[in-house]
Amino acid sequence: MGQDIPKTYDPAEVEERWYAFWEERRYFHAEPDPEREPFTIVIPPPNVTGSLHLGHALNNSLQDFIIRRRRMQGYETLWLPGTDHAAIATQAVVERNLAEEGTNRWEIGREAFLERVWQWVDKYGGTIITQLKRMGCSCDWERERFTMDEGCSRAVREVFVRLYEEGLIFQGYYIVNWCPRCLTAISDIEVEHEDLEGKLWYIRYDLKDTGEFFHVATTRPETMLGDTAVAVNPRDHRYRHLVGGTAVLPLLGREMPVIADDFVDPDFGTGIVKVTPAHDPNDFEMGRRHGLEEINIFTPEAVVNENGGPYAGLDRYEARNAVVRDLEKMHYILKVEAHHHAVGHCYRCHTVIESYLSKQWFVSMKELAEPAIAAVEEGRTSFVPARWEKIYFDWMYNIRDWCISRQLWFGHRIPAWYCAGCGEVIVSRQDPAACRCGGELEQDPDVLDTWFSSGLWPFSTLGWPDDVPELDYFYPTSVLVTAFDIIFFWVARMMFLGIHFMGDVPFREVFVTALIRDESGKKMSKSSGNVIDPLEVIEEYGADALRFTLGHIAVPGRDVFLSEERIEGSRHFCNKIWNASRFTLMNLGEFDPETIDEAELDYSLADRWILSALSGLISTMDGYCEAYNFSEACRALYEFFWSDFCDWYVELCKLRLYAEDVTAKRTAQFVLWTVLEQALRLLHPFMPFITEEIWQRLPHAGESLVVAPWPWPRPELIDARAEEEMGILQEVITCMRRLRSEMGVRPNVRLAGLVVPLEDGREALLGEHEDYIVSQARLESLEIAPGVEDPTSYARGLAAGVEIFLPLATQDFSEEVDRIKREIARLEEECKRFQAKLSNDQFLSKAPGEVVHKERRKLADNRLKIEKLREQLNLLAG
RNA sequence: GGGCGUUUAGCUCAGCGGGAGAGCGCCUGCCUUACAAGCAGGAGGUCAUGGGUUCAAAUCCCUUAACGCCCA
Repeated sequence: MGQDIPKTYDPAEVEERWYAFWEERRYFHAEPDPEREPFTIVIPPPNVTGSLHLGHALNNSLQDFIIRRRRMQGYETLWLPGTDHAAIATQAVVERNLAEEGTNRWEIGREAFLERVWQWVDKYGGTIITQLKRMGCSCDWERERFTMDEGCSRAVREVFVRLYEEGLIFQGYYIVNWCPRCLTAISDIEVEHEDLEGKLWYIRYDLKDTGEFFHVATTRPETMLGDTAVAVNPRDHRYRHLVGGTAVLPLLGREMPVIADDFVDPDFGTGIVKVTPAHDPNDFEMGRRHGLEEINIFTPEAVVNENGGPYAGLDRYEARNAVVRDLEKMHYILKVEAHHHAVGHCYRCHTVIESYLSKQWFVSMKELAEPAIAAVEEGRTSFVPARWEKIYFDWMYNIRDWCISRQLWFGHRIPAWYCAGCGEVIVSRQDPAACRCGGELEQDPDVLDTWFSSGLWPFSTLGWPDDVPELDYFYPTSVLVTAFDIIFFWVARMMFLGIHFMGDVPFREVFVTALIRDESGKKMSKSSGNVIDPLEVIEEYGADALRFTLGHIAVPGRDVFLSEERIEGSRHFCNKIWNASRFTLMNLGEFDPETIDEAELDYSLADRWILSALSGLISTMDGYCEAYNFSEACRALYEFFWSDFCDWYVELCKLRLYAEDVTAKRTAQFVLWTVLEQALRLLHPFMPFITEEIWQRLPHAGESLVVAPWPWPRPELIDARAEEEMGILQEVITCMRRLRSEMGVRPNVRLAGLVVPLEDGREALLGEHEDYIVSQARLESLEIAPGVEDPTSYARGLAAGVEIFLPLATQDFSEEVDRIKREIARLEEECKRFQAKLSNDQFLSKAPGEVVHKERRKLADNRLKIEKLREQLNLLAG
C-alpha cells in the first residue's frame, strides 16, 4: 500500500486534482441555514486586472486559515470573493497603451475609451481569481462579485441618491488635491507626504502709498501670482499697525488687504504670510473667512493660465524660476533659506500634488463618523491587535469631508444631471429623460472614487439594496482581514457606510495583518533582486509550503520578511509529513479503525504520552487560532509533528508494530493512525492540499478533509504522569547519545549500557522501558545496577536522577577530562546563582513556594552532577 | 511637530515577569529498511544603552541611541 508512494511529495499534480474535487463538491458554497451559525468573511477585493503578489498571498492565506477551520467546526462559512475596478489604476494602464499608439482618451472619445477599458478588464480581469485558487483559497466562487457589476452598481447609485437626499452628499467649489498628471481630484488620504529639502524665499511686499515695506516667507514663490491678501496674527504686536492697510503685489502690482487671522504662525518666517486662496488649503480657509478673491492661476496641467500675466504658459516650476529671477532683478528678495517640508505626492503616479480650486462632490463626514467612532468605543467592532483602534480613532476624530468625484471616465458615473435650460440639478436612481422645464439634461461627466463602491462591499455583495435572506443571515460579517495601510481608505469607510445603511457594523472584528516588506522596505527590493513572486514559489515549492511559511511568519502586529530559505524549510516540513504518512500507510496493513474497540487496547507509555501531547496541542491550537496568532499555531504544529511524533513516537512505536503481540500491534496501529489523522485535520487549514491527499489514502470517515470535524481536546487523555516519565526516558536516551557521540562511537556499534538509578521510582521506570533505551540509544543491552565495579572503563553521565555508564573504548581521556572540567566550572557558576537566591530571605519569604522548591531542586541536581563528575575526573586523571 | 513599531545566536525571527529558543547557516559522525528535502550530536548570545520597579527583568516603567513606519 504505502510502498507505491513516492519518497518525495510532488505538489503540482495533487493541488490541481483536489481543488477541482472541492469545487465540484461545492464545499465552499454557503447558503443561509437557520440550523447553523454563520461565519462570514468578505475578501478585500483585489484590483480586477491585478495579479497576485505576496501581500495578497499573506492576506488571503490568513483568511483561508480562518475560514477553513470554521468550516471544519461546523459553521455555515461564507468567504465571499470578488474584485475591485480600481478606477485610477485601470484607467492609467489603458491610457498608457493609448499613448504608445500615439493617441489619447480625448481623441478617441469617452465611449471608445470605455470600450477599450472593458476589453482590458475582460482580457486581464480574473487573473488574480485564478491565482487565488492556486493558493487553495476556499472562496464561494458562485458568489463572486465585482464592484462594477450590476448589483454593486445599483447599490452605489442607491447610496449616492440617499445620501444626497439626506443632505450628506453635496457639491461645492472647494480646494482639493489635484494630480496634474492624472488630471483628477484625489482624496486627502490618497496624497502621500514626503519630507523634502526645499527653500524658503523672503520676498519684499510694499505698502501702498506709505513707502513702508515688509517681507513674507514662502516655499512657493510662483503662487504669489494668485495672492489676494497678506496676513498676520492678530496678537502679533510687531505688525498690528499694518492690519487694514493695502499691500502691493510685486510683479503684478495687484492691490490687496493686510488681514489679521489666528491661523498665522508668528514664528514662521517673518510672521507675515502671503495668502493664496486658490492654491493652498489653509489660505483657502482664510480666504473664505475674510471674503477674499480666489484667483486660480493654473490650468489643470499646472501650467500658469491667463491670470498669471506675463508668466502664462510656463509650467509651475518654470514659473517659479521666472518669478524668482524677476524678483531678484528688482531686489525684492531679502534672502533664501534651506527649508524642510512635507510635499504631497499622488499615490498613483507620485507627481507633486497641486492644491487646486474646483467644483467637486463631497460626502459630509462629521455626522457619519460619530456612530462609527461609538461602535469601536463600545466594542461592537474590535481591532486585533488593539492598538490599531487608536489609528482608527485619530483619523475618525479629525475627519474631513470626503471628495468623492474623480475626473476619470472609468468608474461609477455620478448620477447627477444638469439642465441646460433652467440649471436644475437632478440626482436620481433612474436616468431622467428630461428636466421638468423641458430643458435638455447632461449627466455629470465625473465618476466616483473607487472606495465609494468598495465601502459598500460587505452589504452590496450580499444583495443590498434588495431584501434578500443573505443579508439577514451573513451580515454583519465575522471578521475583516486586512493590512493597516487601508484602515482609512477602506475599513473606516465600510464602518460608517455599513452602520448608516445597515444599522449595524459591517464586521465584528478587524484583524490587521502584517505587511510584507517588498519594493519600499529595504529588506525586499527589486534592485536587490530579492522580491519573491508567489506564483513562482508555488511552482517550485508548492502552495502548501508557501501557505505554511506565511502562517509561520505572520506574527501579529509586525511587518514580516519572507525569505526563500524559509519556504524551503516549509517544503521540508511537507516532505516530513509525507514520509511520516508513508510510514504509517506501510504499517497499517489491513488495519481498519471501524473494527477497533478502544477498551480492548493495551496502551504503552509512548501511546499515552503522544495522545496526551496531542490533546494538549489541540487546546493550544484553539487558543492561538482564536487570537489570530497563526505564527504560534504553526510553531506548535511543527514542533509536535516533527519532534514529538516523528522523532520519538514513530521510532518507539516501531517496537510494537513489528512485535508478535497482536494487541500491542493493533494498539500501536490505532494510536499511529489516530495521531496522524488528527494532526492532518489540525494542519489542514494551513496545508489543505497535502493533508487532503494523505487523508484520502488513510482509513477515514467522510468524503473530504475539508468538511471533516475540527478536533476537540479530550481532557481525559491528558496524562501528566506519562509526560513526566517520557521526559525522564528522553533525557536518559539523549544523554547516552551524547556520550556516544563524544566518545566517537559509530552509530552501528552497539554498546552494553549500564544505568544506576539514584532516585525513587527510577529503577522500575527504567526496567519497564528498557526496550525504549536499548533501541533509541542503540545499545546491545542495558543493565540496571546499584553501581559499577570498574568505573575507569566507562564514560559517565547523569540525567534525570539516573547515572549512566557506557563502556569506553579509548585510552585517551584528555578530551574527556577537558570536557568534564569545563562542565564542572559551568555547573559551579550556576550553583553560585542558585545559592545566592536561596540564601536571600526576601526570596524565600516572597517568592511562591513552587519557585523556591524548584530552585532548591536545581541546586541539589547541580551538586549531584558536580559530585559525579569529580568522581569521574579523579578516576580518569588518576 | 505628534504618534507607533523595531533593536535577542553568523542570517531571518519567536519568546515578553521565575533555569536564553526555532529555522537556516556552521562543525562532527552516520545512506540505521518513512524521510540525505533525512538521522544523531555539537559550537555559537553582558537578549541595543543607562537607570528604576520587583525576592526575581530579555520580559514591566523611564532615559538615550540607531533603524523603520504612520499622521500633520
